[in-house]
Amino acid sequence: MPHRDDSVETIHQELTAFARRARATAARMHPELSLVSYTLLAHLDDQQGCRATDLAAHYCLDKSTVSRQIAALEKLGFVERRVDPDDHRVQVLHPTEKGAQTLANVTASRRQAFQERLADWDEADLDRFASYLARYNATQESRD
Amino acid sequence: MPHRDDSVETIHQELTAFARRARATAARMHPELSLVSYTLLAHLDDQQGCRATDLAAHYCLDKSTVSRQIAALEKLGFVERRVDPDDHRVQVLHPTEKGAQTLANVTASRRQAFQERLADWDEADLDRFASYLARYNATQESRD
DNA sequence: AAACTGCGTTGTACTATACAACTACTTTGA
DNA sequence: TCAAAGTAGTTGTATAGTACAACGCAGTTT
Repeated sequence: MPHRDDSVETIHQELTAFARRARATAARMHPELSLVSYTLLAHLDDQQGCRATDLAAHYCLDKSTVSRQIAALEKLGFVERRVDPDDHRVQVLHPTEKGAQTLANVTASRRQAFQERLADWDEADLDRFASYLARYNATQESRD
Repeated sequence: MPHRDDSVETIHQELTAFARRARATAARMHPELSLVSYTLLAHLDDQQGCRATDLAAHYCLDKSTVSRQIAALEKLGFVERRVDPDDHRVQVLHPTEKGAQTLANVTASRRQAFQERLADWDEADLDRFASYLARYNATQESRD
C-alpha cells in the first residue's frame, strides 16, 4: 500500500522538521520564557495550580528538571509556592499576577505568529489540521 | 471569528506539545543517533553529500554547532569528509557505508513507530494530515 | 601585495535534561 | 506505637545541544 507509506513518511519528516525548529523559534521570539517554562507556566494557569510532581508526570520530565524550572520561574517572580496544609511535603504552585500577565503576552504574540503563518488557510482546512494534530498527540500520550 | 481562533490555538498547542516530546522520544528509541544527528545524516544521504555551511543554512543552526555534530558523526564512522578539489576550504560531507546503513535502520524503525501510531487512521485522513503538515512547514521555512 | 570574504574549528558559556543520592514528611502494618 | 516503606522535592553531577566570538586558512578583489 504505497500511498499510505508515503503519507506516513511525510508526517514523520514534517513533524521531525517542526520539532527541530520549535525550540529555537520559541527562544528567539520570547527570550524571557523558554518553551519549557512557557509550557509549565501555561499548565499552572490552566489547572489553577498544581504540584511539581503532576507537571513531571504530565510532561514526562524528571522531577529534578521540573524542580529547577520552577525555581527559575520563581526567581523571575512568575510562580509562587503554597505549602499544602494537609501534607507538608507538597507545594502547590500558582502563577503570580506578573506570571499570568507575562504568560498572556507571550501567548498572544505566539498566537499572532501562528495566525500570520496560517492566514491564507481556509477555515475548514484549519479545523481539520487542528483535529488531526490533536488526534495524533492523543495517541502519543497514551503511550508515554 | 472565534472558530478560526480556536483552531489556530489548538494547532499551536498540539505542535508545541509534540515538539516538547520529540527529542526525548528520539533519544529513547535511538541512543546511537540523536534527532539532530539523524536529521543531518539524512540530509547528507538525501543530497548525495553537501557542505557544513549548507547544513547550517538549511537547518538554521550555527556553523559551530554543525561542525561539532559532524565531528561526532565522523568519530562514529558515519560521515566522511572529502576536500573539494576546486576550493580547499570546502569539505564535502558524505555518509559512509556504515552511516548509510545505520541511517536506514533508524529510519525504518522510526517509520514503524509512526506506522503503529497511525495504524487506525484511514488513508484519506493520513493523506490530508501529511499535506497539511507539509504546507505548514513550507510556510515556516520561507520565514526562517 | 594587501585587504577582504568565506569555510570551518575551537574556546567559552548557557540551558535543558537525566539519574542518583539525599532530606523531610506521611502512611502503613505488625 | 513506632519502625519500615513510600512520596515530594532538592541538590550534585554529568551530558547534549546550542550560540557567539575569536581565530586560522584559503581564495578573491582591488
